[in-house]
Parts: sequence; structure tokens; C-alpha cells
Amino acid sequence: MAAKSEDGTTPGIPLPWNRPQRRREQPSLSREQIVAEAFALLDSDGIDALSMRKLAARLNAGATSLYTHVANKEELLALVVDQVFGTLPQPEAEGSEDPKVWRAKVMECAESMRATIIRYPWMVSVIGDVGMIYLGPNWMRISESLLAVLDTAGFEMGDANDAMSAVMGYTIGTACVEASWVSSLARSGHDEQEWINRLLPTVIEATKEFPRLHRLYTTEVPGEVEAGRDSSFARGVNVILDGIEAARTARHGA
Amino acid sequence: MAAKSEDGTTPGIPLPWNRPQRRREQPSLSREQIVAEAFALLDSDGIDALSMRKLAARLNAGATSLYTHVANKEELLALVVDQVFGTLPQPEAEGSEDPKVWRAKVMECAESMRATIIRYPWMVSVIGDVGMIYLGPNWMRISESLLAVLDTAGFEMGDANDAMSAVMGYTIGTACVEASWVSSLARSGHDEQEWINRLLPTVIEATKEFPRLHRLYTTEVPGEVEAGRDSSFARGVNVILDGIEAARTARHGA
DNA sequence: GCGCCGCTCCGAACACTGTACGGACACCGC
DNA sequence: GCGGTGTCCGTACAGTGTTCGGAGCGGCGC
Repeated sequence: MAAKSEDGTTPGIPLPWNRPQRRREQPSLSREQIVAEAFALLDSDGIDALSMRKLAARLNAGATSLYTHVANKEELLALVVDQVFGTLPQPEAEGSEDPKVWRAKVMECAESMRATIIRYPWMVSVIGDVGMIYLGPNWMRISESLLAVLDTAGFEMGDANDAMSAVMGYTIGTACVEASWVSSLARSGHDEQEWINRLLPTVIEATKEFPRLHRLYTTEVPGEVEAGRDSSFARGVNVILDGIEAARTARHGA
Repeated sequence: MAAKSEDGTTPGIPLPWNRPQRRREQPSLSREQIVAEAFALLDSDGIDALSMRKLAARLNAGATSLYTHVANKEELLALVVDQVFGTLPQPEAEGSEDPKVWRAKVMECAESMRATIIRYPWMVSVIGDVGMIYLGPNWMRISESLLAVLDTAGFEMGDANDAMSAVMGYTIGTACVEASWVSSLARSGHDEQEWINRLLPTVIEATKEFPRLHRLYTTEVPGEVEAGRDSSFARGVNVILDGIEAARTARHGA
């Protein structure tokens, strides 16, 4: 492997997103089609249901035909994930000098990201397994926009990066935990309330030696868990934004 | 004839002299043993190398024997992950009235968690795939301790929970991103510097349309990336702690 | 002593998986 | 016409997780 190109420069590693596609006039299969169908299959049946054979069957194709358009399953998953990121709104920088404005933009970005991960909980498996997702074009597009927002808000480049990774790290981590809950919920087949009712005695038993956790789990108002999570997440982001702003005014402002 | 095979099982007619005497002296397999060996296998060879057959072979056992001690692979992974959490130091609550003290305790907790996830990057795959990890006893033990710290620091229960999930969410999210980098690094076989040098031209090409990202990736000082990540993480946690403290003094203090 | 239950261990088998290989076929510039 | 190139796919391989039936054994009641 690692053949040298003829001009002597090391070729570099081709990323799946810009690896050149083979071209043909009207081939019955295309990378876009495959990625779209893989997304549809993942969305309806989850990550365990995605196999190259099933996917090919859906496309009325042979399993091995997929490999002329996609290097392997991992690359396919990377493409699907980045395509999902492509559906996220990208924040516009204008007006971000006003703290209220840039905070709202960052918040909206974080919330839409979280909502997407929870909506498609198989993404956390892919994020865990596939490296270099954050080099996909759509992820980069969002990062760039977010940096632009913070830039016009007056942040130094390094500070903007710190702020972005704080918010994004929090968002991804939180969303992953929540999504794993959601997907175990989906696998159980029950709705959330029913599942909680079934799980509650187990949890109560398990937290017997942990009084604070016990109190936390038992005092949570049933029926509003989802709204509770939403507002809890928003509070978390606001806390981080407060910290960011405080750090900046402490250094920059008098 | 009839040479003994090295594991003691002699196929063919059992002669009275080598007929096994005290096979069932004690169960030769235990859940703890299985979990420990699975951890060792994961640590040395990574997540793709863990199969029930290979694990059983390491234990000189048949593959299906494992299922008398463990329900399935997912359960096994959950057990391994919680065992890893069991190696983390658990913070003591005493002295946490002092803001400096509780901040240091929370920071230490976050840093050890991150270090562990990066040290064992296969954990992110498991966290993504296996639901309900946060109900394992060791995870709960850490949560309880952290809540205790914040409790004696004077936090309300709900605020303590918000603070904990903010820090833990940030930690998990950041560590997952970093770990996926580390594991793709490990798969590549090169060391970090070499891998970066190989990847750099690709990244530069990919960020051509994203000036801010481009600047970010190209101005990073090579040779200190690891230390840079460490301090960046610590700064992130501090930012969150600032936000937490600010929110609390704004509500509680005059 | 005997029979029997239940626990542990395991070989065989099943239904799948990702994907390498080589062949078949359609189109291309010559 | 003729290679060459790109697409499609049947077959095959080397696995995977897990089920099933059964074998050996310790300890139980009798």
C-alpha cells in the first residue's frame, strides 16, 4: 500500500467525500442513491438492520455492486453521517456583534445538532466507530459558520475554537447519552412512559445505596421527562455561554 | 500411540489411568474472569478483535461456555465498561464548602474520565452501542460521589444535577471525539506525528474553502498537539465551572 | 447405596455478515 | 474490428453471535 505518485510527492490520504467517483452516463447505481437509501434504511430500521446485502436488495442490485461506488461499509457510514449534517441549518454571521444575537445563534446550532442526533440515534454508533467524521464537508461547513459567528462577535481565533469545542463537546456528549436512551427505548418497543414505568422498580432497587441518585430519579415528574431534558440541555448550553462570556470580559473588558 | 494433547483432553477411548479425576473441583469459568479477559483483549487488540470465540480461546474454553455466565455480547461489553469506570478515583465530599476545593474535585473527576476514555478508545464504540451504561454500579458510584461534592458545596439538588451533567456531557463528548482520533491513529499503525504529516496535505486541501478552519489547522504547533489538547480540555472545564458558579452566585448571593 | 436434578461446559449447526475475486457485459477511442 | 475501461454481480471465504441438544459432574432426597 501507500504507492508513491509519479511526481514524487506523497499522495496524502483521500477522504471519502472528495474521492473521485467513477463516471458513466446513466449507471443504474450512484453513490448518492446508495447513501440516500442507506439513510432511509437506517432511519426506519436502525443500525443493526443495515447490511450491504439488505441495502443492495432495496436498490435492486447485487450486494457486491455497491463496492464500485463506495470503498467499504465504514466509508458508506461516514458519507451518510455527513449527509445528515448537511441538513442542519448553518448559522449566518451577520449581526453577531450583539451578544444576544451570537448567543442565540450558537444556541440554535447546538439545539439543532442535539435534536438531529436524538432523532437519528444510530448516529452515535457511527460516530463511535468511524474516525474522521469531523473532516466531512458538511461538518466543516458548520464549524466554519460557527467560527464566523464567533469571529464577528469579536473572539480571537483560539478563543473562538475553545468556545466552539466546549459547546459542541457538550452537545455531542449529552446527545449521545440521550440517544442511547432513546434507541434502547426504541428496541424495547414500548413508548417512553410505559418503559419508564417498567424500569422504575429496577432503578429504585439499583439506587438503594445511592441516596442522592435515588432522590433524583424518584422526584422526577413523570410525563414531562422529554420537556425536562430539553430545558435541561438549554440550561447547560447557557451555563457554558455564561462561562465563555465571563472569561472573555475578564480578559478583554475592564 | 495416543499422544496427549496439551490441554489434557484425550480423544478416543478413555483409559482409567488418564480419565479426568476432579474436573468439577470448582467452576473453571467465572463472570469476573470473563470480564477481565475481555478487558485485556480489548486493551491489547481493540474492539474489532473481540469475538466470543477468540475470547473463549484465551480462556481455554469453548465459545458457547461463555453464555452460561453472560447473557450476550452486549451485556459483556456493558460489564467491561462499568468495570473500567470502577478504576476511576471517586471524589470525597469533605472540604467541598470551599469553592477552590470542589472545583478541583470536579476537575479531577472530569480529567480522569477523559484520560480513561482516551486510554481505552474502544469505550466510545461501546458507549454508542450499549444503552443504559449509566445505570452500572460504578458509574452510579461516581455520580453519587460527585453529587455529594456539589451537595456539600451548597448546591440545590437540581442545580447539582445540571452542573454534573454539563461537566460530564462535555467530558464524554470531547473525549469521544478525541478517542476516535486516537483509535484511527492506532489503526493506521503510525505514531501521531507521522500520521499528522501524512494527513496534513489532505486536510489543507479539504479546508480550502473554509478559511477559518484552514487557519486553525495550519497554525497549530506540531509536536505539542497532545499537550495542547490536554490544556484545551482543562480550559473547557474551567469555562463550564465559571458558568456554573456565575449562575449560582447570581441566584443565591446578593 | 441409588436415582435424579441442576449446573457447567461444549461441539455442531444456523443464519448472517463484509468483502475479494473473477467473469460477463456495455460502452469508448482507435 | 479491438482492446480498454467501468459497471454489475454470482460465488466463495472466513468469519460472526447465538441456539440447541447433550454430556459429565456435584449434591440432593431417599
